[in-house]
Amino acid sequence: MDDFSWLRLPAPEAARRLLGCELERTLGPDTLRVKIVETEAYSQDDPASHTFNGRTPRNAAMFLSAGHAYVYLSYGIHSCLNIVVGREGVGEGVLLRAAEPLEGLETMRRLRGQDGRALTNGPGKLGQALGIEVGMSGHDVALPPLRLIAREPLAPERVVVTTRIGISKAAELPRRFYDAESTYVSVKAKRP
DNA sequence: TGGACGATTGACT
DNA sequence: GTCAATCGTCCAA
Repeated sequence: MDDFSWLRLPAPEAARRLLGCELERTLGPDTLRVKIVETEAYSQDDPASHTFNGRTPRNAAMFLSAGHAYVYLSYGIHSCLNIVVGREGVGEGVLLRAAEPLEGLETMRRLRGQDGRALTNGPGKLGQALGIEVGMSGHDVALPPLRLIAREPLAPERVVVTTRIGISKAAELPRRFYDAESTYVSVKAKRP
């Protein structure tokens, strides 16, 4: 049995810990599996978070207990997947920005109409590759058809911490985490 | 009820 | 590098 008690940690810690974990998506007869390689933390006291101004019909799932899914529609087009973390009743979550395909690549190629790194190297791409829709917001990720699988934490020296991508508020906070060894990361930090 | 604004992507110069 | 696509959400009026 997987131990997910660490999902109740504050978002930045949970975001770091989610790296290396896997997602298993059941889609009809197909099983898709990916390894998480890039995350971003959003907490309620963060102006960049959807929950900063309190609970609304859209973000209600982020106030559920840790281990639920929060899915939102980005730019009217892309379904982006978050894992709710932190304490129940507090709007806190981790955006899954990129992952490495492990199983079901044929189906991902079909869903994406792309191949290679472009399959899952961005939040909208990942959502599309896994067939995620906003209707899945509030789903318990301990259960099919979208299941989180715990893995050993990445070695700390393997985790790169940077500012988040594509936001205007609180853009300076170091709340993005990625696996330095993955080629599926959406945006790599510039070399010093 | 109107309108500005995205936790993005892909096509194009 | 620039930029349009596209539409739900939220708040001001």
